[in-house]
Amino acid sequence: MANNLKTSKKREERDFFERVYDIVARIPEGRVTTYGAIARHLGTGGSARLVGWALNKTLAGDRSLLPCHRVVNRNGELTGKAWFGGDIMEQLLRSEGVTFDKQGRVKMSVHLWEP
DNA sequence: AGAATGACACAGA
DNA sequence: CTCTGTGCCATTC
Repeated sequence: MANNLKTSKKREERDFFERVYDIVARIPEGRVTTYGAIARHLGTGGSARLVGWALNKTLAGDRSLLPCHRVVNRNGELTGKAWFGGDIMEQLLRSEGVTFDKQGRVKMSVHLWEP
């Protein structure tokens, strides 16, 4: 019997992460979004932390496919810069045309993008 | 099953 | 505008 009654319940990484993955992957070049904006579209609203946490998980899987460097906090600061190691995150954003203010923060008023 | 953690957000001072 | 404290929701041990 090749009938699988178990129907593989492997949807552990499906639900929350895939949604974050999908949105972040849709961020256009030269634009940035915030964790709160993503969380809001996920329906989790106040679970902005989960978004960052989700990236951490995806980071262990396919980080190259996920432009997480375009995801910043509400302050426009590159919180995940530490995860990239060095100023790679800033370099990437600048390379895409993202501008920073004197405080080293992304100009949210200019590059803020919402899903 | 409960406690602890986490790449934030928001409100108040 | 900046800083501090609290809450959110899901995952992990």
